[in-house]
Amino acid sequence: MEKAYNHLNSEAEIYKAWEASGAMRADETSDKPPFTIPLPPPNVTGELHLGHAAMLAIQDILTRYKKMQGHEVLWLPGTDHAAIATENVVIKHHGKKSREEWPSREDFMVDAKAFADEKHDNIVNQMKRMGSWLDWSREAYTFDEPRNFAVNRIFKDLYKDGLIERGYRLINWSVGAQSVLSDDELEYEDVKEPFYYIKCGKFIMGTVRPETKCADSPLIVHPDEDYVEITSDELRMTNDDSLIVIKRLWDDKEKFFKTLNFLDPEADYKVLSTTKGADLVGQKFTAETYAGPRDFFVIADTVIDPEKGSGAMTISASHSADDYDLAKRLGLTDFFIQKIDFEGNMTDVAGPVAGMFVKKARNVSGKLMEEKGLLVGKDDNYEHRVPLCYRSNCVVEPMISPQWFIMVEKEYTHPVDGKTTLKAQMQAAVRGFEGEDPAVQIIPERFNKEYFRWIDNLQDWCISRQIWWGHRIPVWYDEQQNIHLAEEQEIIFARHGESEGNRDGKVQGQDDPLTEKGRAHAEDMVDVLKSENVGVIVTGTSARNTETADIMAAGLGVEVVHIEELSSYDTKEVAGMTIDDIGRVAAIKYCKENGKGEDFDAFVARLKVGLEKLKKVRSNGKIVFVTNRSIYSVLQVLRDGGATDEIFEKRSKNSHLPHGIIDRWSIFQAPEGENLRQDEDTLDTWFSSALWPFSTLGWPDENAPDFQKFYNNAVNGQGTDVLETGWDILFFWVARMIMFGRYATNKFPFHTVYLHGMVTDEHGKKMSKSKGNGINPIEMIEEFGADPVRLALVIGSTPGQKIPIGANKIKGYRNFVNKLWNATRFVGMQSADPETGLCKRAIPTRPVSDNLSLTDQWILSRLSTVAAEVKTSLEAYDISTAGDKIYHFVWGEFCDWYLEASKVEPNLEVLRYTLAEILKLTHPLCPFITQQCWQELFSDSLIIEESFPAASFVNESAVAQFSTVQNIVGAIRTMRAEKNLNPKDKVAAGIKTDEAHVKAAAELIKVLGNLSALEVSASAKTPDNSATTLVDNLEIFVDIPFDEAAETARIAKLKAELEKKIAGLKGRLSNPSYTEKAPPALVAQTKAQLEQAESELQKLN
RNA sequence: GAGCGAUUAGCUCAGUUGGCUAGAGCAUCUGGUUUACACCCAGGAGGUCGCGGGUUCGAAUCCCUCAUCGCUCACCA
Repeated sequence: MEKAYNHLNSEAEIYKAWEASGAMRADETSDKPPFTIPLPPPNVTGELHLGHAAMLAIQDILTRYKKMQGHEVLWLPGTDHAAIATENVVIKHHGKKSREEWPSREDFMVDAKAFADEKHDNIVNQMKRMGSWLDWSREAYTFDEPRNFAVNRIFKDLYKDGLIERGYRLINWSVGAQSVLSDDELEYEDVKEPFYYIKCGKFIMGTVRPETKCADSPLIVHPDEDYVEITSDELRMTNDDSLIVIKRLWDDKEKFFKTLNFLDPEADYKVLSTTKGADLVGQKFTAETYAGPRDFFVIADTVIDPEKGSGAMTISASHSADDYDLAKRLGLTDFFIQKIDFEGNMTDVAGPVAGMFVKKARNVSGKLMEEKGLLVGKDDNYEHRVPLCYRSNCVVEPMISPQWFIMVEKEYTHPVDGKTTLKAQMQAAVRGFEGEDPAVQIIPERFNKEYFRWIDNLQDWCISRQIWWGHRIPVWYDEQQNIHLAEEQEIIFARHGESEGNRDGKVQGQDDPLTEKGRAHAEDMVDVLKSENVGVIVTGTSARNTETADIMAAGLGVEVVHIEELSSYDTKEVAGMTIDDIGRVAAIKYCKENGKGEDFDAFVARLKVGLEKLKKVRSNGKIVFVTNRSIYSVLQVLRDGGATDEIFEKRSKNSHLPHGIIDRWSIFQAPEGENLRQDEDTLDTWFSSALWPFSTLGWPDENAPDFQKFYNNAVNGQGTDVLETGWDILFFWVARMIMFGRYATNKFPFHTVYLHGMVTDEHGKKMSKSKGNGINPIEMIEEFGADPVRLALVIGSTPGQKIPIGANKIKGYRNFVNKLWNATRFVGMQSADPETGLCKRAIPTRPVSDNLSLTDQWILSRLSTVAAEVKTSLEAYDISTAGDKIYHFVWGEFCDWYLEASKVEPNLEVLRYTLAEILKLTHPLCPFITQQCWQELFSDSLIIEESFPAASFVNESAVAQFSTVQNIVGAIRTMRAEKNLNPKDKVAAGIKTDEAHVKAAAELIKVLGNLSALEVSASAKTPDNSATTLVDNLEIFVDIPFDEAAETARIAKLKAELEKKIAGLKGRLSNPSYTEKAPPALVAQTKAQLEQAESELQKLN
């Protein structure tokens, strides 16, 4: 073994070995209780950051722990297509400004997909470097075929239940991204902008957006407030000769002139009349605006805040969320006039500023009003917050536009919950249904409040986005704008029967016909399918497929469609190799590598085209597709995504498919009809993310083995187990998974939500590029190793609180990992054969010797206790405490005491056993070093397949007795240090006791205390001039020439402490309310302490 | 403006339903290269638990006020 652990060599090798072992694959047929964690899929084009690293560390720890506890664990990986973010990156990557620069939408999608595919391996490899025990065989992608199918299915279901609607609504429009944004995608910024008070006839209204005051008609006043009409000579010179303002403002002259600061405070004002707001209602007038004269009418509503502004406002319903709600409430929907277009320019209604960008129009319209004498006040220091697009960081304009929405408050009938709403279901998840406990627990609990605050205020979710990179809305329109949903089609895969060529291990060719038995297979399939509504039979063009199809078509009375691309291929060149030996697809690969037969990539490309054609086959029933197993294998890979060579090879090896019906797929296809046009929009990226926990397990096929096994947790039978993520996406993602999960699967998608905090630098500051305090986890892994990075991320952090981390902290845990390495090295040296120097590797079994020393009993007991504590902590998701316990047990007890003791009184059996148990205990936190040490000393097996340590050696008295030994050694060391004794110098010491365990430990104390001699006896006499002290009521002396004054001072200090303690204890006991009210056990304890302290004090005197 | 969180050693943080002398890591100080480990060992110093009240036999812990910092949400025509 190397003197220092070299993580760089180890980690890559170990991860490879894990992958090669096949043990990372979860077994859906297992009898073990399932434990499932869906990995929050990182952006496929992203880079691993410390947030990901924290997430991976926490989830990996849970995964490994649960696996060692005997669960069938599935931690399911994947990536996210991250719609808006990725689309922007792709555009930038190609050096373009907008997607419109591509020749077509299809071209853009090809480039975007290529980019995503290329980036995919990067993030995946980075995830692996953290040591993540992920089931890569089940890797999913939010934008692959199965996920697209799930998206289409739930869209269709929701639409049919009336929970998805298309409508004109006010939405947040990002001018920069040219797309709608959900409320949660907005970021707010404080800005200072001029606030204008504008005349509207005699009325005055205030606004920060004068450019929108060009085409309004309703003017609102407060019904219960008094309004005064005032005039003055100055006012007579303007267009109107009087002003109407709310009386409250007029009564407060200081505020009045401060607000309407264009009016002359010195002028002579007269009040013409006072009127209730309600009595102004119905007034109609024509007034000048910056864009020319306009007709207005007065209405009243209590929305007006009498303390603010002039007491009147007009509403710009098309460009303000509040105004929109108000206009709808007041039935003013005729006044939704578009003043700003989707490029952010003013429309024609804006007259003189039409065509100008909003910001410019704002200044210009302000100036125009001033010139026209319409401006009566302006506040240049007005501060407010404006929404910005979180992606393009540019202005967000509220706009009215046709969009798709999920109706969260609409009632529908759910198969389990009955009449309900999506919102009610989301609330019930965490609050519990009437009379029931909540199905979902959020850790930390305080986020329940956050969750409810969000859910309770939840509005319909706008799910359409005007971008290309995403799941396209599965809706088509005809010329009358009627809606047509995508159609679902079932494809039944049938494998043709035995053919002539497939005999005696020979390889069959394109033209080999069916055998008699093969024909019989075809007849059998007819029988199976007779009861099903089959519309069409599809086949390639090879002889046996055609023949099978013809027999079936005749039997079922349906037509046959041939698709050339789905035909078989020529493998004659692979003579000499049997199909079952190598598999069909592997055979093609072999041809490719050896320059024979059809090129593998060309083969796959051909089948892709065929698959698309297959999806477009029209049928008034199910489609049967007759094929062979190799084509089927490839199509399956194409459908499931992640089409790598390894996956092809893996699939092809599963080549023992029976003849007959082998699979059924459902697909969505465009609805049938003339001149149908698909909706241009795509779905919000969170729509597909919201399906993640179950779309990755086979849903909507609820009979899928994965869904049955892993979407049925052992805790409360809901979906998966734990959803662990950052709290910042509690609403975006977690809440929506809860919503879709309950809706679609009748279960909540997980029983526990664990929210970790934001990773910050070591001073708790946000990491940012501009501050330069960012830490790249990959660099840290390179420098220190993955295990220390994991420890640094999970120890010393609390759920939901920020996770401060710096190189120093990681370095500290690197030292721990190295300590573990060296402990292993020491044990290895102890167990090495003295002659050969080699160490026999064997997995230690539980020590059976009945001749255990106190030290052995102590370490075994402590091991047991710590294992139990770690288990308790991990079960409660308290990883920090678990890590801390392990850290201190390994370093402070096993290394500092047991290893040192074993140099005096070796017990190899206990030593090896304890180390093995420690490695198991530490494995979930530090997978690499523990695996490496395991291999060095014990076995080539995977340590993760061992059982997690259980408490089986608890021995309280041994622990107490050894604790006395530790205290004695500590006291001796302290006295030595106080006397500045060189560690090399040995001295004599004595302990005045006849206690057997102290006597038994004498040799150990002698070595650890670095003593020349040790007398343990009740009758031991303290030599003159030696230092004394008390430990656990035992008198100890160390024969060190001492300085009288210092020794007296030390004893005095000891005495003072004891006296203080005694006084405190006595005080407590003399308080009758303490002895009466405190728990009796506590009082007894206090008494015992007092006795002990008094006895100690006596000995000192 | 509202809500949430934080405030404990120089720094970063633990501290369970209120109960033993309030702990850890890093930093610091003293002494040490004794064949597992200087990525180390041994020992020490360092805290009025943000302030002020209250409840209690007993408060870092529960309640109230205030202060400071952080986060989130909502906005005023």
